[in-house]
Amino acid sequence: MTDCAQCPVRDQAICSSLSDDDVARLGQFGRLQRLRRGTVLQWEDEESLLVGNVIEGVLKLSSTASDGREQTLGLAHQGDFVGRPFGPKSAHSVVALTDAQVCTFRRAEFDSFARTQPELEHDLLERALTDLDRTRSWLMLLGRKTAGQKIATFLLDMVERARASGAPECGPVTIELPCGRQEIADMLGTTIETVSRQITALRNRGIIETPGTRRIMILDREALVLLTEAE
Amino acid sequence: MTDCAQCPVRDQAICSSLSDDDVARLGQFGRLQRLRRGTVLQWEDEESLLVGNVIEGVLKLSSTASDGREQTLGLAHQGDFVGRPFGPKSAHSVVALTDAQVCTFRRAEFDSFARTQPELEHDLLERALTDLDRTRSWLMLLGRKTAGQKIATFLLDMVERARASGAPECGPVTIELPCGRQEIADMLGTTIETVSRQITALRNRGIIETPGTRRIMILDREALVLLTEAE
DNA sequence: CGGATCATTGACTGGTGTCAACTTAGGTGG
DNA sequence: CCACCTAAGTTGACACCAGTCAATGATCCG
Repeated sequence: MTDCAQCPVRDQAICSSLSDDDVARLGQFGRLQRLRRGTVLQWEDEESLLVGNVIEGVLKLSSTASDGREQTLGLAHQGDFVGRPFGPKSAHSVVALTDAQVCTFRRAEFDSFARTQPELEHDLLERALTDLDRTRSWLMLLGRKTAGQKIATFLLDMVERARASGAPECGPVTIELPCGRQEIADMLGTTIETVSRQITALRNRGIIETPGTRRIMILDREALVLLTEAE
Repeated sequence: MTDCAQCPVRDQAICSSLSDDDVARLGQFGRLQRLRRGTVLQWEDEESLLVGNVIEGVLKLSSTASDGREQTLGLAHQGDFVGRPFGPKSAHSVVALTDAQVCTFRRAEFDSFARTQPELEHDLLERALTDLDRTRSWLMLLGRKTAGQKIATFLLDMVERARASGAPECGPVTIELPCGRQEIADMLGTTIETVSRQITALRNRGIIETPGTRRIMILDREALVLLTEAE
């Protein structure tokens, strides 16, 4: 049981489609969980038992091949919904990329509640469609782009996210990476060495600066955009 | 205006979540369209104006890079829903892979109708979630699998689809490919030559036989499964 | 039968992955 | 406060998978 009225994502998560009364009902079987970086919320191929909202931090969805190579399937930020409602099992793991807080529900309970709330289901639908669009562009990235294009696209995505949080429209921006090189490689379907080399190449060409290992200053956005398109 | 009562996908498409009356209402602004192989129903980045059901044939969703390389993002078969409701624009093209028939709606009209039908929206949600799961496994395929693993996975997918249509559980199966080598390459994020070489390699190893260019007999499923896992 | 399209095969190349050494950063304890 | 230790990142050498270019072979239709 959680105090939803004070929840930082009350107006951002799926809860925003519910009245105060309904949020209170949903909150009755919600559970606030703090996750340490690296904690696994849901294992790949395990029966899907939990769904929930990300309150703070970043989670990643990932899948691991039999040979151990990992592919990140998506990220979930503040306000995002994670888990697979209305289905018996989840096809991927959910892992905390940073320390995080989530508000979880048992899937069965959430499902039956959701079925009584058309507005909530509509919100879930919109989110699923958006995720689908995003995931599909990622297909393009993984299937057809070169290492250089992947990195450029990734950086511009980060810039976009920073812009959404108030960074300037143009001119140099400094972005804080939510993860290390290995995680970037896992997202882009490449290796840590290739990521490192590509970043070095961009620095040498004066397109970016790297004041810290997880901090990148974008000096020339236009050049990055060109790099996403062709070599 | 279409006669929905006689529609072959009345109980398969999203319409299955509607009463006869409501289907009739929806049908009033539906339009039956025959598509020649190759016809583009929706251009990439164009304003999303249409959504619809696939009645017959196969459509593909695809995206083209600036250098012309294409990536197939998904297929839509009989009974599947295509298009992007509740959003201003579509991020990808929809093209008829075979001759096809679709039942289309103007997006704006469909959207407002759907908002009055919770069952319909729930169905759309389930479909979107399933698509999302499928698309995410495809990420794994594109990001982390070798050419050999890609082909093996593709063939097993085809076998699975054949099985769903009544093919035997085990033993040799002959599958009819819905497309040529180039299309396969576009799905798997590789080239026509690589597809061709991999298929030849499988034939040489006695795992498959190719009685026709679009027909493949699977002799040893177990071997294919092993190939998807490791080299 | 003939032309067009599609598939196969070969030779070659280049981009990335792999393996390994080295450097840097960050945190802990003396 | 510095020294050390570990984890993370960088760089280099090399190999190999898969892409490219090009020629040949099959198949489909008119």
